[in-house]
Amino acid sequence: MTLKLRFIKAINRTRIKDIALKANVSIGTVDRVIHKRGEVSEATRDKILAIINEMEYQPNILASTLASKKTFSFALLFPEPISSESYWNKPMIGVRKAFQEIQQYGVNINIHLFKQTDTKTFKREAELILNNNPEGVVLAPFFSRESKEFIAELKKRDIPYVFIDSNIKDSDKLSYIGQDSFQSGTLAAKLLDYSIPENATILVLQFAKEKDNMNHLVQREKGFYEYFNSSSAKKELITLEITDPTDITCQTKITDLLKSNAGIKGIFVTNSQVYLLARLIEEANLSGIRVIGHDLINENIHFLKKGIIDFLICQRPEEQGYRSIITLFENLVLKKEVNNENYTSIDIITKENLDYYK
Amino acid sequence: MTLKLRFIKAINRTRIKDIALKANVSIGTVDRVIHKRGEVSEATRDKILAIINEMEYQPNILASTLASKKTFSFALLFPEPISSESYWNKPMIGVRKAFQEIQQYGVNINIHLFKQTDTKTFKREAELILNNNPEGVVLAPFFSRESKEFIAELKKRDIPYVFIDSNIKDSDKLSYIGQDSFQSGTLAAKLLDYSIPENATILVLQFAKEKDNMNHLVQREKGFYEYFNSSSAKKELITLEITDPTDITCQTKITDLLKSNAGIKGIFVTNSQVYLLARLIEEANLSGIRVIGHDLINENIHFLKKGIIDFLICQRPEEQGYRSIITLFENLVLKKEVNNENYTSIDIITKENLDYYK
DNA sequence: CTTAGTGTCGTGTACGAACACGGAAAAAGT
DNA sequence: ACTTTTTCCGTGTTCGTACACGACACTAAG
Repeated sequence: MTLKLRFIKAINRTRIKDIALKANVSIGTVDRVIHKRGEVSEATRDKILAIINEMEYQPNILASTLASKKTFSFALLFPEPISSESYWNKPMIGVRKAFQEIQQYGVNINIHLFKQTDTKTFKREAELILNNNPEGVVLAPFFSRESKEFIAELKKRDIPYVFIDSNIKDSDKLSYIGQDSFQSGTLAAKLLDYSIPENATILVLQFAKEKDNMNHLVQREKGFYEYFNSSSAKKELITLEITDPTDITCQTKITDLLKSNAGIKGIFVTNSQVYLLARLIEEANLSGIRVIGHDLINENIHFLKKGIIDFLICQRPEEQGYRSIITLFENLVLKKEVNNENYTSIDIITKENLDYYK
Repeated sequence: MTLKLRFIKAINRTRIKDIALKANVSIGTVDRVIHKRGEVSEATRDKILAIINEMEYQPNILASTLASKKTFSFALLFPEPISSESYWNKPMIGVRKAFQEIQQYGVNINIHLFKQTDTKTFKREAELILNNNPEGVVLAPFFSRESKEFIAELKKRDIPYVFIDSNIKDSDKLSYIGQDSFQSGTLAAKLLDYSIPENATILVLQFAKEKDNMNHLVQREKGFYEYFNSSSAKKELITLEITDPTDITCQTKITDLLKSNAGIKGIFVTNSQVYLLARLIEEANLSGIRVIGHDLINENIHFLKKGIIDFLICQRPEEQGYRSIITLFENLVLKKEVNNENYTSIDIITKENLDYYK
C-alpha cells in the first residue's frame, strides 16, 4: 500500500507566469494584485484574483524573502537573570535556537533586559525598544502598570506583541505563551494527595524573597487549595511563609516544625527554591516526607536524583522562548494565523524520567 | 541594558563576490570549491578555503534551494493504523506538519504502510521504496529480520535512514526517534508505588492481542519489575496475561479476580488498551483502585476525566513523526549534524494537566 | 607541428518573487 | 485643441546561489 503527500514545488515553479498568461496580462500586473499595490483596474484585478483562486496559487516564501530586501527586527523584553543558574536564562536558550533557524529570513533580534527589582529599568528598556521601532515585540509583562503603558504605545503603532510567562487579559496581544499556574497548583496537590497516607499533614512553603513571578505563586497556591477544597481528600494543611530562606533563624524554624510535627508527610514549595528545603531535610536527616517543587534547575535536579525531592513540576521555559519568537515570525514573515493563547504543557518530573527532559 | 544577536543577512548578501575578489578568482571557481566539484587546482582551492574559513561564510539556504532544481524524496514505512483511533495515526499527524513546513524546500514524501500481521506487506513496500530510490527513509523496524535486510540495501546505496518508535542497535542509522520503554515502566512502577498503601497488591495486566510494539511491552514490564526489585517498597505483584481482551470469559476473569482479592489497590496495564479495564471497573462499580496505563488515545482520555484511570504515561507520537522527518531534512537539505539518538520525553498525564498535552 | 584529450577556470542564465522605472492611455484642466 | 495630471501596466533588474557551456592552456600522441 502506498500513499502520497501532494507536492507543490514543481507546479509552483512557473506559476506566476501561467497566471499572467491566462489572464493575458503582464507578470507585473499579477504582482501588483498579489501585493495589493492598487494601480490596477478593478476589472483586471478581479479577473486575476479569480484565476489565482482557481489555481490555488501559493507564493514561494523562499523566493519572496530572498527578493524583498526587507529585514525584520524583533525586540525582546525579559527580566535579567539573577545568576547563571537562574530561571530566566532558559527562555533565552530557546530564543537563540529560534534565531538560528530564522535569521536566514532576515530576522534580527534585539534583547533588552530589566531588573526585577526596578521598574525604572523596565521603562527605560521599553523606551529603547520604541526608539528602534521594531516589527514585533516579545515581552514578559512583569510590572503590570508599566507593561500596560508600553503595550498601549505598541498598539498605537500597530506593532504586534507576544506575552511570555505571564498574561494580561483583554490586551489585544498577538499571543500568550506560558503555563497555567492554577492548574499546576492543582496538579501538585493531586500528586501529594496520592503520595501520602490519609489523615497526614501537608506543609505549604512559600519562599517570598525571590519576587520572580509573584502572580504565578499566588495562582499556584490557589490551585493547590482548590484541589483539597473540592475533593474528599482528608488532609490537614499548614502554610508557612518564609521571607528570607537564607536566614538561619528561618531555617531552624522549618526544621523545628518538621521535627515537632511528625504528622507532616508532604511538603509543597510554591517556587523553584525547593532545593533550600531539600538541603534542610538532608541535614536534619529526615525521611518519609514527600517533597514537591517547581522548575528544572540544577540544584533541584541534584536533590531529585538523591531522592529527597520526589516531584518537580515544570513548564518548558526553553520552549516558551522558542515559541514566542516563532510565533512572531509566523505571523509577520510567513503571514500565517497564530494561536492567541498557547499554554505549554505542565510536566511532572521524577528521578525516573528526568533524563528525557533536556 | 541591550544585547544583540549577531545578524548575518546583510553581510551574506555579497559574500561570494567578496570571496572571489579576495582570492582573485571568478565566482564560478569559488562555487566549485564550495560544492566540492573538483575541477579546481589544489593551490587555488586551498587559498579559497582559507578565505572562506576566515570570513566564516555560510551559504544562504533559501537562495541555494531556490537555485538548485534538486528535489528531495523521502520515504516512510509505517504500520497501517488498525482503526481511526489507533496509535499509528498520531505519528502521521506530525509527519504532515513537518511536510507543510519543508515542502517549500523541494521535499516530497511518499508514505508506505504495511500490515502489522503480515511480513509480506512489509517486504513489498520496502521494495517499492527501493524502486523509487529516495534520498532518505524513515521506518519503524517492526519486523526485525525484514528490517535488517532492508537497511542493508539502504546502506549499500548510501541512503540514510531514521528509526522511529523502536530501535535496532549497531545499524549505522542516521538517528533513532522514540522513547525509552524500560524507563517508562520504571516510572509507572514508582507512581503506583507512591499512590497505594504499603503492603497492598498490584496487578500487572498484559493485553497481548494487539501485537503493536511487542518489544516495547516487554521492556516496559521489565522496567516495572526492576523498580520493585531494587527498591525497598513492600508490594505484592500479580501478573495476568489476557490474550483476547474483548472476550467475555477473559473479562469476567479479571472482574472476579478484583472482587475476590480486595488487597489489589493498583493496576498497571502495559499498553494503550487500559480503557478496556477501566470499562470493567466502571461496570463492576469498584473503587479505591489506582489505575495506570499508556498513551493518550480518546478512550483513555474519557476514563481519565472520569477519574477511573489515574495516570497515563505517554510518549509523544506526533512529535516523533515530526522529528523523524525534520531530522532527515536537517541532515540532507541543511547539511547539519543530527543527534544519533533522540529520546522523546516520558510524560505523566493526569486529569489535571491533560488539557495541556495536545 | 598539428590535433585530440584533459584539467582549469570565467561567463551567462536560471530559480521565483519584488519593485523601480518609465511609457502609453485615459481623464482632467486650460 | 493642447497641455497636464492621473491611472494603468510592461520591462528590466535584483536578491544569493547553482550549474551548463564554452574558452583557454597544457600535455601527450600522431
